[in-house]
Amino acid sequence: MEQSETERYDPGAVEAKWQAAWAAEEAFTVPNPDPSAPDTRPSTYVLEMLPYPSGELHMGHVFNYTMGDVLTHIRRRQGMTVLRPMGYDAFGLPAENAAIREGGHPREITNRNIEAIRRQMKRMGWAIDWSREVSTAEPEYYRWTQWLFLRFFEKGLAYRREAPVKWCPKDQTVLANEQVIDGRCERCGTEVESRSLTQWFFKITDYADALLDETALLESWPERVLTMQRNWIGRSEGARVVFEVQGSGEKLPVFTTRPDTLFGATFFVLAPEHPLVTALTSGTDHFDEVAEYVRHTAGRSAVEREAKEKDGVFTGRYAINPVNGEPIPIWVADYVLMEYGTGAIMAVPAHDERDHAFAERYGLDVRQVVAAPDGAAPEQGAFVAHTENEVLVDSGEFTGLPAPEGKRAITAWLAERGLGEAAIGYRLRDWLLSRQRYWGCPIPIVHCDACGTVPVPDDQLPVLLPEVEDYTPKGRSPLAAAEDWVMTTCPSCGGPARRETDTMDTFVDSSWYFLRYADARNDDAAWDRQIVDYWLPVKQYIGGIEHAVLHLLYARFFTKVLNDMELLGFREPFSRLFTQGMIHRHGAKMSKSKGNVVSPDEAVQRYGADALRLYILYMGPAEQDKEWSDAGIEGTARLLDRIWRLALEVAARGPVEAPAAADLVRAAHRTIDRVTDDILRRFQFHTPIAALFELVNEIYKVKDDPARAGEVRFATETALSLIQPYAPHVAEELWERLGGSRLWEEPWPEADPALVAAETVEVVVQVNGKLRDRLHVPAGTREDELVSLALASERVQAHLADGGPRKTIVVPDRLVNLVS
RNA sequence: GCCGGGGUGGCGGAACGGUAGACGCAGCCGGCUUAAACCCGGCGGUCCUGCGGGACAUGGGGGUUCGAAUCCCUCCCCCGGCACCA
Repeated sequence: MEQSETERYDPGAVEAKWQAAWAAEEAFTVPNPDPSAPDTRPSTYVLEMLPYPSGELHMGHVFNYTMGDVLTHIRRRQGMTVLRPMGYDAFGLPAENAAIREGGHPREITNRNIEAIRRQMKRMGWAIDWSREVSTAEPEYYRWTQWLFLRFFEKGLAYRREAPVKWCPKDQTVLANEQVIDGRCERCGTEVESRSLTQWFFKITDYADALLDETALLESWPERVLTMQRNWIGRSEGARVVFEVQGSGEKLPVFTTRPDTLFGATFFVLAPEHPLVTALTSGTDHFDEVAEYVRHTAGRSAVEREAKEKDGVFTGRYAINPVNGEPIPIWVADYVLMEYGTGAIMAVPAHDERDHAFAERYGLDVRQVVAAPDGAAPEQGAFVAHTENEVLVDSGEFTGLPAPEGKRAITAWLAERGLGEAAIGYRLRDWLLSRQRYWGCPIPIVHCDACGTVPVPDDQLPVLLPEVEDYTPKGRSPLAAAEDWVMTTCPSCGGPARRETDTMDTFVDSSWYFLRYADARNDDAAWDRQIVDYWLPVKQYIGGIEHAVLHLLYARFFTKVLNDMELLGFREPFSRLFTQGMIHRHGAKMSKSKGNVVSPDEAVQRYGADALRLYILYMGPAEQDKEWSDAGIEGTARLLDRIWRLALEVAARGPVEAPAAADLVRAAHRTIDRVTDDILRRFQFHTPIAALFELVNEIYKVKDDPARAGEVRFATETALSLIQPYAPHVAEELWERLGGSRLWEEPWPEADPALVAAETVEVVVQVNGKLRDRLHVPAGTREDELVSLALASERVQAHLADGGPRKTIVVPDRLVNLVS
């Protein structure tokens, strides 16, 4: 067919036409279950992490949401009702910083960004239920964030206390531990400082074990995410051992994972922040030196503390080792951290590298108390690494016990005498949720001189974010400047009171948004439990790996708490999780500062949304980082162009029946099988596209043969049906031109197993595992026949030793291996 | 240091113990065209070759197996997480 006669493929026009049709029909809106008319169709919930509306969508979003879109279309066409919502994580620092920089209200900036993103999403043609859209910064949403906070507060799971916290001097706010990366602020990269402040916390540590153990309830989460969460929670089993200060009898408990090395403790170390440091030294000769060390240490950042050689000072006091009554010197050193364990340690320099380094520097005793079973004599004073099957030595009545038994025996011995007990340490800290910034959800609390900390009653929610003149962070919340708003009456006694002026971490907002989607327009409650239990847990969650210990840990914590409150009927929010790789270009993550960003708008403008959707998923395995290629997208654009021209030719010829088992009919069934299996069983999105390339290539080889018009039509229709989840606009257009309608509701094709199997197969003949010949035989040829055909081959005979094969291995329809 | 994930042509990658390199990009050859682009068809691991074919190839070494990119051991390298956590 001549090029000039063919109507050209114009992605812009085709895409606009079908986007308008889907919007007019509300094609992807799903109603909530109606108890009087139960829907018998199975339901599923496909969810992608909601975008932060910072400016516009980037390729990572396109990747994420297109993957979810493919699943949504296939599940819908398989007859399921699919909840596939979208919203905006709309509070947060970038909008507020932009307001400070450029003027304007953070709300205006945020809403402008939301509009831009929504327009881009619609331009991509994603099958979203827009009736459930939420923005976490709207009062209709954050009212319920506040309501949830109050439920946590009632249970003692949200509390206020003074504690050492991480402070970002640039953003002028405290940060959660999860938001500090290598001692720096996750947002701006500034080195964080330590401050002691009164702040709000969520008691996530109460759920440390549940967060670890209940991963067993998860159907499919990536190993790397589970590992990161496990590392983050950092559970370690050991013992609490109580030392006493010689002379005064004050108790100094320590946490150790190695109670078996207790006889090797030769000194004792307190963190400089330890509350007993002053009491132990006051009035002694050591007071000035210790006080000077503590002062000096306070000026060091966490990064500095770790980088330097270990140092410390002797207090002049001694602690009594409970197992042998031996006094050991008490030191103060900043390699011991106040935040972990009890802020004090027993030092066992023979078996701990840090203690060993410290002992070497200050000439302290090193005493070996565990040894390899062969009993090789160690060097005096040396560090002895952990080995297998080690046994206790020089440990009083416990000498000779294998180390694990020694651990148990010594812990039991201490417990009997009230000198210690088995204990578990966690790295996880409570979640610091308050922020000294404007653009966040107000904490619904009132401070009253008479009544103390008083929750705002539910019927007074939402506590609206007040208007202020100046958003600039000054170390206290900008909300404090709204005097009229701050001054209020105490809900308890009616007297004058002041509102809490801190706002919540935005990760609080996103810890429950997936629940709100299920019942997004409910004005009477955060959600209706029946409806939420109908849709959740999320059957497939998709998002970036960067949230492995932030959002994904917090959302799990929220779900468990809400389940304990009987507000939900499940304990894990996301049954299956998929974490996608990042999109790189020129070898680095796409970023504005590197100037290597390709905007989705550019690509859509040039090649159309369908070509971009195909290419972004064709680049490689979804879980790996991928390299964007400007030329690569032309390949998928070409594929769509080929399909376009093919379908118009087929349409022009009119309907023709396909012969039942023609070659292309078989090829089409094989493709159905591959595409469906790859996506649904293997969660692989790129190989189905390769299969579609192959099918189209095969059709092209014979499309001009009039005798094969029937099978060409069948294979073309199948290709359109299979490519629809990836390229829904062009597939829909061509489906219509072939006389069909509403492909997005057409049942997903099923492969006929009889047609998937090939009629003739190529059987490989190997001699001693090396390929020597190929046989083309009917499928199902008997084994003995395959062997005699193989033996008859000259090429095989040339490699076969005299006397024929010693052994033959036959894999039917695949291979014959002759072993000589 | 501990934990997790990787290492296959010029590039992205495929191969679910059984034909290594599917498919795409780039490249090369031919057709179409006045010409170019588009489009259509074809060729692409390395080395040797008597042009029939042969040898070697999936980070290195070893093993299991009739058969290993795939499973096991070991070493090297890359990416990510945790880390003065007692």
